[in-house]
Amino acid sequence: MNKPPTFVEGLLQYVEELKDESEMTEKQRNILRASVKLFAEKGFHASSTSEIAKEAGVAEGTIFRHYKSKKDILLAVVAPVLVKFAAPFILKDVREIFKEQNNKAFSQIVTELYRNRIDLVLANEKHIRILLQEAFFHDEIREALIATVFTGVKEMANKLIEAKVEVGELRPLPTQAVFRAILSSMIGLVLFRQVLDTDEFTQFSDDEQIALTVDILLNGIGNHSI
Amino acid sequence: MNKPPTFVEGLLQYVEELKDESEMTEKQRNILRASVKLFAEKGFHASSTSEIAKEAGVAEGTIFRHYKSKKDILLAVVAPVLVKFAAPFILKDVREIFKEQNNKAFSQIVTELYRNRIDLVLANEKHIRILLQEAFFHDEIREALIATVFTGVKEMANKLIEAKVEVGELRPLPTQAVFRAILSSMIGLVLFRQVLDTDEFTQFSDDEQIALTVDILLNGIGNHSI
DNA sequence: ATTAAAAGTGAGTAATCACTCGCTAATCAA
DNA sequence: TTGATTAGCGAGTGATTACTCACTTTTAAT
Repeated sequence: MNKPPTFVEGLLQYVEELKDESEMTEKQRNILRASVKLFAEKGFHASSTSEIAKEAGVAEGTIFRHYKSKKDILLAVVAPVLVKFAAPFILKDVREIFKEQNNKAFSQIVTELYRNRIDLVLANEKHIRILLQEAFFHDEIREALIATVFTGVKEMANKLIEAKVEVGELRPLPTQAVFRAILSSMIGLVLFRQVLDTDEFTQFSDDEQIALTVDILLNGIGNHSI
Repeated sequence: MNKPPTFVEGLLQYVEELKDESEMTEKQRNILRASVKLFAEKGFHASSTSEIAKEAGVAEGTIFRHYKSKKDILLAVVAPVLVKFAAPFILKDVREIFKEQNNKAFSQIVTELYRNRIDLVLANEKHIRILLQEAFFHDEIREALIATVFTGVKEMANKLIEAKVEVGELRPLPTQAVFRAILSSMIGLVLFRQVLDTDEFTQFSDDEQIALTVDILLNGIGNHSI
């Protein structure tokens, strides 16, 4: 329900308030680490505060010294990942793409984007798992997730797409359909890698998979050589 | 971990044992209906048996007369959807696709598949939501889901893809990459429609969205008219 | 060294959890 | 009508839940 600019501002503001890991107590870091482990394994609701305390090697009261409720722990776990999702778009890519947008081929931009997102997922596997799980139930998390990986990106992507269509690099399709195709391929790439990881998938390296995906995204699977 | 044929057999066998809705008591149907509602809204773990009883207008003891545990309710809710997922592939499509596979253009087959899957999701929205949610935590459900929408389909799809490559209708890409592209587009289609449903998405009808998606899948988004 | 604030503790709280059991009501074949 | 099986009930079970609070220990500035 937030307007996209409001959200990004709000997210960045919330991060300001977030404690840096370095200025946490040893015990508090243990609580977070234990929560990540348990939430990822059994889910938020199925993990009890007594379990978290035990896993963290801490008295149960200590948890509530730092987090005023169990849900507060969840938000503390999940918020940094949302920031990581949004950050590359907000900071790096916005500048690069819009200031040198004609330097790079569209395929190269998408290739770099896919590589970046796969690395992000690999580096934050458990957190992202928790994020997706709980997005089902908690409205704030779902809205933040959608705003981060979708709304916040869409406007920027659409401008790029329209620019590339004008230049003649892309077909003049509805922008929204092109955006969906790019995002779908990305999701499929990550999903197959992480969830549906079968024998034959591993016969290609990540970069080969990305190259294949980008090739198909740009050229399709149909044969037009005739 | 099940071998694909074993799974399908097992699933169909389990369905045999499943009570038909018609031979359920009024109260039992209410229990299932209430469970679907609550599980979809707040998740399995966050829904208590006392809530279910209240929502169903039933004594709590009645629940355990029909289901020996809370998890049993979940399985009773989820199993029929898994069957619906698998059934069209097992029964209808296998025959149609393999016996008249050269009659239909690949684009037409995919179009019909997408239409079918969207309808399936629309007709079973809550159940599928529950299915996806709980697939995170319950190994049996996740394995059954993967086997149903993935493993069970993959072999069949691969044969079709390879046949269409030989005929020259599809580019000679790695089969697995083509399969992923088809599945990714389908997931994206449903995901955008159900979750990321924004203003401009509604400016196209479902069938227009499908047509666009299939067009992009077959031809890509790159411009090769030059 | 003093002292105030912050971190840490663990027994204790009421509420809720999934589930049981002894009971009555309804169903139905013989 | 009888007898037996199934459906339905709801108070009661011990275990567990998120969270509190009075208390001790640690930290750190003066």
